[in-house]
Amino acid sequence: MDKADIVGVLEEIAVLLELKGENPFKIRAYASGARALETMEADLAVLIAEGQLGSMKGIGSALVDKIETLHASGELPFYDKLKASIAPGLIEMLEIPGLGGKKVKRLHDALEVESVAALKAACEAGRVAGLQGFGAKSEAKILSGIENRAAYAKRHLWWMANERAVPILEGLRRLSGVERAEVAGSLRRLMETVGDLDFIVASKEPEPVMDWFTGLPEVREVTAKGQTKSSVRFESGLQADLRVVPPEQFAFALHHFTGSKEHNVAMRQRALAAGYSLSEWGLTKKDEAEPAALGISTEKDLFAFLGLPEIPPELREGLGELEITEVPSLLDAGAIRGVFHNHTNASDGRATIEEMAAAAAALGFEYLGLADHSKSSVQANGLNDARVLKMVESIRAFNESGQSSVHVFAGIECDILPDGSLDLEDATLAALDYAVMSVHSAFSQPEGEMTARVIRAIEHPATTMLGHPTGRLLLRREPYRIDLEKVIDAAIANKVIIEINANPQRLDMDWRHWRRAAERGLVCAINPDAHQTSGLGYFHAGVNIARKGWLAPAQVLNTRSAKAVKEWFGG
DNA sequence: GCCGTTTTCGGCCCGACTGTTTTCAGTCG
Repeated sequence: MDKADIVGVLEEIAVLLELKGENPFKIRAYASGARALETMEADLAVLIAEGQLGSMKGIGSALVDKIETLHASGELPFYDKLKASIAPGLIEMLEIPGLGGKKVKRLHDALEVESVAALKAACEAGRVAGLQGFGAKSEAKILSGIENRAAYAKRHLWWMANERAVPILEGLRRLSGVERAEVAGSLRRLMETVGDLDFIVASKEPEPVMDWFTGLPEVREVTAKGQTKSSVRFESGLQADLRVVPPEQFAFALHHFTGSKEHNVAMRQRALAAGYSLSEWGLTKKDEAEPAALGISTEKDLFAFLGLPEIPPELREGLGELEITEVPSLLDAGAIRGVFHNHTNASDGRATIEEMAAAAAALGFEYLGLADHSKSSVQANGLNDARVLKMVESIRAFNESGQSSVHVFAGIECDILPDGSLDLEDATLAALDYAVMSVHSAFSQPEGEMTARVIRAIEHPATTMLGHPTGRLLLRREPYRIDLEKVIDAAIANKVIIEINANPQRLDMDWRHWRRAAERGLVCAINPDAHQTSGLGYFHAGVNIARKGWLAPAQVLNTRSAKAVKEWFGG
């Protein structure tokens, strides 16, 4: 069994133990063990062979046994027995807001409900309201939670969530008495998807701020409203939380609610080592009741107090960011001089060469790469060899006309056929400035076949870049099965760039791979995959992912001058 | 179940809010 599957089993064990009413710390141990395994950089097989698995923080002797058993045999009797003892419907019940492990267990023990449908029937029959610890409101809340389960459980693309959040943030900042306002949570950490919106406000008068927020026209339901916190739900099912704190606590609250949970745990441990307990309220000295007055008014002050540089929010994932000694140089949107993977109306885009170049100029770009589909992408009106050569001519003519300050690079998004060969003649590919190779068919190949297919394409001398290496569509389609480590190795060996496809629903290759890959020499290109002029703006989403992957400007082709890009392309 | 410069037991991050209670447990982040 591979690492990802083992992580899944450990996570599931944690959930099952919760439903069993197990010791919460034991539950956490499985969850954090899963996390440690998921984020470790070493090869699992090597670590096991060397007997080093137990040296990982968060993995003790019990987990070593279980992970090794799963790795060797793919089975674990402990897990099988545990799973068999719990009805799958109980796990589903955890998705209902307000129900956690203990309540689900009580419902199951008292009413013998083993499915969401049975729970719904029990609520409708009024059997839940009569239970110890439950009442009429709980019953109604469970029913509404079941009704809206799908919408509530849904995550949302960062791009869409941000579009919803920006006007609310601006509205909060305009309110009188609001000294500061920021978004927090996964939105601020630039995660590819977000579960809800978090707003943090500094004000001495919380009430009018709460009232404004819960009174927003798009609010469908107010799920909580208190002294410092309100929660609302929008029509789309998206939830938003607002916290209003006194100005002197703003930095602590902002840091706390930005997270991630793992980052906060690490920060608290660091604070404890310095003799302080860290919370969203402040730093409290050991044995004292109130937070100490330390003159901390910004996150930068807080980090400095703990001997750290100001760690950018997008790096706060508990992945070693507390080990840095200075703020890393991260890619900035202002350093982007152009983008490479975009379509025109020659294939399935909507705009002409001229219109795309004008949009690139409006963004301040020096150059623009056009890469229409090749002929196998029939659904996208892909170009055959003759049409590609004609397109090259059109682009050359455009450049020579001098009508634009933007230099257009003539490229292609060439299909990688199921056997790893390419969709165009070598002579055609040679006529182009560069080529992005992408998989658009036979997604369900076994991992070995897909990996060999993509590596064969990477090894072709015409290949400049690999497009969306896993083919995932966030929240819609799983990545295809591929061994990315081998693909990355091949890309580095062949001096092939891997793109960050910046379309908000792709963001592929995933940020989790970039830090290590780039350290090993992989070069990145940020490719908006624009199909119309407005799509060029997606490059911002790509920059976000590059930052989240710790990429410095020098590791990203888009920061180079047109001349340097030409040299990279070999022309 | 994990961990240890307080080291093999006894902690483990912690506070707001809700709904149920009549002082608190459970959920959530």
